[in-house]
Amino acid sequence: MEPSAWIDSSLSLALNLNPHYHPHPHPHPAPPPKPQIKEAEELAEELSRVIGENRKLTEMLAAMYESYTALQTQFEDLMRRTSAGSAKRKSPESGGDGVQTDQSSSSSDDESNVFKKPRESCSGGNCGGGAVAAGLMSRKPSSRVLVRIDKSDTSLIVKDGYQWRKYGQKVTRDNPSPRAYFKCSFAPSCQVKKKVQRSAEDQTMLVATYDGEHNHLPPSETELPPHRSPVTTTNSVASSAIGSSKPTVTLDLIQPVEEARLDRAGSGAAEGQDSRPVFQRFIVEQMASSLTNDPGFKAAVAAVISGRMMDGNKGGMLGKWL
DNA sequence: CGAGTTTGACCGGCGC
DNA sequence: GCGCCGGTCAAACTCG
Ligand SMILES: [Zn+2]
Repeated sequence: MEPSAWIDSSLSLALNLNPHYHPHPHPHPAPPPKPQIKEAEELAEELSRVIGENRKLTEMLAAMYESYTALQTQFEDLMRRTSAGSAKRKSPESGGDGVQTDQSSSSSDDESNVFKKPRESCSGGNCGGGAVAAGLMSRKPSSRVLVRIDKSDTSLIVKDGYQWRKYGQKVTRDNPSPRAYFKCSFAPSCQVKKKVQRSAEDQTMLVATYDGEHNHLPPSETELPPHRSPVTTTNSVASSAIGSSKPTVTLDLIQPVEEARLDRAGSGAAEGQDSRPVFQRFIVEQMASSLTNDPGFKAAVAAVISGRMMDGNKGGMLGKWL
């Protein structure tokens, strides 16, 4: 019932826009004879080469990460199997910290409404034709990506270059923040899914779990119009505010993971699961970094080359596009 | 009017 | 077997 009052279109950061706006269709515009033009051409040439290289590296990294993830999954499974299994999540009890009231009575039970929705997934009767995607149950390609977002960003939107369709939202038990479920908009041809949820502690972090791989290019494509780049995704430095005219969401990969997690003293719960090797996270970050850098990096470099880095961005048409 | 979002119901796995 | 819980579906709703 709540109207979307607090949505507030503050996240109108348009990346590359005007897909059909080609000011320089040819590399030989032959404008005023300025030496900078030549330099720009050279840079553009090198840029394209670097882009190709980057792409290749990204693919390699993706493949490597996939293998690694599979291996790690097996390993974890094995570990879980062998371990006694006493390592549970934190006990339901907790002192002080704002924990969601677990036993808030369920409001309004089902009761009379016994309509019994015709929910048969296969109405024809002949179901289970085996066309249910690929089996491969042992394969579970999922990658976790950490994204830093703005504090006031209430929407769980992670800009990753693809377009997603939200299909669900749930509140999980050990996290007060809800979790959003997204599907790739190219479904069913592309069945990539992702889950986005705020970190339990640090609410400025979004944890996006990707499931599957896209079999298509992102809508942003590899091409990009020479425009500004509102997001600088250097995997090292926090992106400085661009226009500063508006608190645009400064997406930034969490690269140094030396989390300053302050373990709560006195909780006495067996954490157990915290013993993740550091290099694993390193790989995850590398993956995330390259994934996010791909469109962003190109945009940034192209913007720099084109010389028109920042200006009053007024687009805003595509809010969650990228 | 269509595409996308919201939101409660439904379903299956898992632990007790 | 029952209930919890994460994931998905789909009707209702909203927006352009
Ligand atoms: Zn896709």
